[in-house]
This record gives sequence, structure tokens and C-alpha cells, in this order.
Amino acid sequence: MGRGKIEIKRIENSTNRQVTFSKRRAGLVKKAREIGVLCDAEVGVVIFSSGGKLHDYCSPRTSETDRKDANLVDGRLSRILEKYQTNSGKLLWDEKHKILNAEIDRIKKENDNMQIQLRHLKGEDLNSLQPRELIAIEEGLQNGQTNMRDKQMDHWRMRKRNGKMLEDELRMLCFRMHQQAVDLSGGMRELEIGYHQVQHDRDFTSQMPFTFRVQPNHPNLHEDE
Amino acid sequence: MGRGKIEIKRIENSTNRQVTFSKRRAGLVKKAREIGVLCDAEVGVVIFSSGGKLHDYCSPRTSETDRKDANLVDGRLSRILEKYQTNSGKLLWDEKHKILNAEIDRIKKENDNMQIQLRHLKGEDLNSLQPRELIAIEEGLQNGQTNMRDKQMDHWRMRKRNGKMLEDELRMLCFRMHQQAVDLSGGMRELEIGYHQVQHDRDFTSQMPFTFRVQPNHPNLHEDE
DNA sequence: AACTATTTATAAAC
DNA sequence: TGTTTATAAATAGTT
Repeated sequence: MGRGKIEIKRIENSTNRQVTFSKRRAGLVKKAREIGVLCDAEVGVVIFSSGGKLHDYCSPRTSETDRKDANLVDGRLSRILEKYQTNSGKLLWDEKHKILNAEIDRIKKENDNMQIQLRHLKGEDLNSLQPRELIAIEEGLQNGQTNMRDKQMDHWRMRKRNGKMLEDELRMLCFRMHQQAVDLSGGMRELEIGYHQVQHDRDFTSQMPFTFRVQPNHPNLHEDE
Repeated sequence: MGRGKIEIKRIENSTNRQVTFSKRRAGLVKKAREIGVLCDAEVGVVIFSSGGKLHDYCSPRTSETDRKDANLVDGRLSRILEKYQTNSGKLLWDEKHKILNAEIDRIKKENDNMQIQLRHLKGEDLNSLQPRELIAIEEGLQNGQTNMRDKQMDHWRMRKRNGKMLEDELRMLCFRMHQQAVDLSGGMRELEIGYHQVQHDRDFTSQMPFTFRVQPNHPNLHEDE
């Protein structure tokens, strides 16, 4: 059916074959759909092009009427269906699988980087770092600590206003400040030694305001109560 | 194609349906065979008549020659078709992907948590935190800073030993220490004001050792060169 | 199942 | 790959 009659044998011209395949495939599927509808039949069609690409059609399932009776099948179709499954299923799956795995790898890498950053900020694994990197990290810490102190001050002031300040928390705060001063003075002395410059032989904390030493039951803690 | 055009919908007359089924089934199989031959394709067709009878066609295998082993398969084909519909394309695929997607979600959550930790350590997003949490974080910062300072000291001492100390880096170090002292004194004054206790009206930094003020071209920097 | 008027599919060309 | 067109093929209704 066409401009001329053709013999049913393999079309040697590859382009022609491809074109004919597309057209006839569409026709076949259309016929399959039609017989399914007209005759209330169930139809399945599976086609592998010579290139190995899969095409298929399956009539929509009409609920009940399950064909449970024994059927004589010569096993070829089951094999082609298996092939179909292997192809469409596995290939598609593998494709997506690759994408998802790549995504997982990406996130994991991101994860590792953050892990490292965290460890550095916590002062771990510092040996592998260059001085310049150390400085950058310390800058971050400094920043964080400043913000932190500000925030704690806020909290403290608010609590004070509300007359809810608790001795424990206040002492904790003082203790932290004190620690910091001690550490700082330690660091300072280190530098001094390094420099052989000014000599500070007294505990730096002795210069700290009385306020910041740890004092249980400080009288002023009760001023708002 | 026939004496009259017909609508593609179920043929209600049972006899007509049966006749049409036979004719069209033959036509469908013929078409299937033709496309297989013409286009060098592999084709499989399965048809269940409304009465439940199975008919099928499968293009001859070019590779394998064994289609003699006809099998009596009770419902296997329909099961395979069913499997084809559900499993091959979707279900199996979805199952695997659920797992991978869950994995991705898990890692992303882990990621977010670290992100938050990092931000907290950097002093961001502190408003949502309770004082107790703030203290914990500050403790971490304190720790990190202590370690950091130690490490920098190590570096410094090593460089000094190697006579490689660079003015820039040293000044940077001094600058950082100085900043810290200023910040600390700021925090202290905050506390003082809060307490209305000791009155410190002079700049706390004036009490700092000379060493820690920023001094360009400090003479002692050249001691090892 | 055979016939045949018609519809449909499609080969060739664009 | 899509459209067109002349023609081959399929098939609905009839016998």
C-alpha cells in the first residue's frame, strides 16, 4: 500500500528502513489499540528496532475478566518480554541511579568539608594548616566570640531588667570572662617570651576588676531582688 | 476500511466482534511479521480475545534457533505482561529510588545541622538560642581559640627557630591579640555597667602590656635576622 | 469463508 | 522528522 508495491524482505537502505520502521510501528500500534477496543481484547506489543531500541504497547487493563485458563505458549514471547524488562527496566534504572549517586557523592563531599571546618573551629586537626589559614580561622573564632559575648550581654541585660537574673548563670558568665582573661594573659606571656621584650612577671588576672573573679554569693547579685 | 466506516469502540454484537477479531488478529500478526522482516526488528505480540483465548506472535530469532521447546504455560504470560506493566518500568525502580532518596534526605539533614553549628560558631543566628546553649557554644569557641593560639605559638616559635619569621605575620598576630584584648575589655565594661559596681573610666587597653599594641616596624622584629 | 466497496495504511517524494 | 499523494492493503458489510 503505497506508491508502489514492495516485496516483504529486509530493506537494505538503512535510511529507508528506519523511515519504514517508524511508520509501520505507528501503524502496528494503532492496529493493536483498535483490536483491543473493538473486540474487547487484551493486547501487548513489544518491538525492538534493529538498533536495539525498545518500543511497546499494551492495551489498558479492563478490570475483572482475568484470563486464568491454561494457555499454550511457545516460550518465545516470554523471552522477548524478559528482554524487554531487562532493557527498559535496567537501563532506565541505571540512568537514574547514576544521577542519584552523583548527588549523594556531591552532598557527602560538602558534608566532609563542613566537618573539617567544624573541627578546625573547635581547634582540632590544626597541624595540617598553614599559618595564613590559621589566622583566617582565628579571625572567624574572634568574630564568633565577639558576637557571642554581645548576645550574652543582651541576655544578661534583659534578665536583669526582668529581675530574673539567676546567680548561677551570672557566676557562669563571670567565670567564662575570667577564663578568657587568663587565657589571654597566657597568650600574652607567650608572646612576651617570644619577643624578649617587656617583662610581666605577675599574674595578669591580678589586674582584672574584682567583678570578674569567681565569687560565690556575690552581694550585688541580690540588688534587683 | 471496508464497506463503511466504523467507530473505534467495542463492537456490541458478539458474533460481529468475534469475526472482526479473527480478521484483525490476522492482520495485526501479518503487520508484525512484515515490520520484523522489512525493518530487521524483533517483534512480539500477545492477544487475549475477550473469551480469554491467547494468540501470540513473535518474530523469528536471528541468533537463537531454538523455538521447538513449546511450553504449556499456565497463565505465565499474562503474569509476565502484568509484571511488564508494573514492575519493569516503575515499581522496582521506585523502590530503589526511595532508598537512594532517603539517603539523600538523611545526608542533607546532617548537612543542615552542620551548617547551623557553623553559623553558630561564627556568631550568626544566635537569637533563637537559649542562654544555656549560648554558654555551651562559647565554651567551644573558647576551646578552639585556646588551641588555635597554642598552634600559632608553635608556628611562631618554629619560624623563629628557623629564622624565617616574617614581619607581616608577626604584626598580624599582635594585631589579633590586641583586638582580643580590646573586645575583652569591652565585654568587661559591659558587665561593670550592668553591675554598677567598680568604676573603670579609663580605657582598659591602657593597662595592656605595650607588646600587644599595634606597632609598625617594631625594632625587635629584626632580632633574628 | 468469499466477495467487494470502501476505508486505511503507507511508499515515495518533498 | 512531518506532510502530501498515489496506490496497495485491510477490512466492514454482504452474500
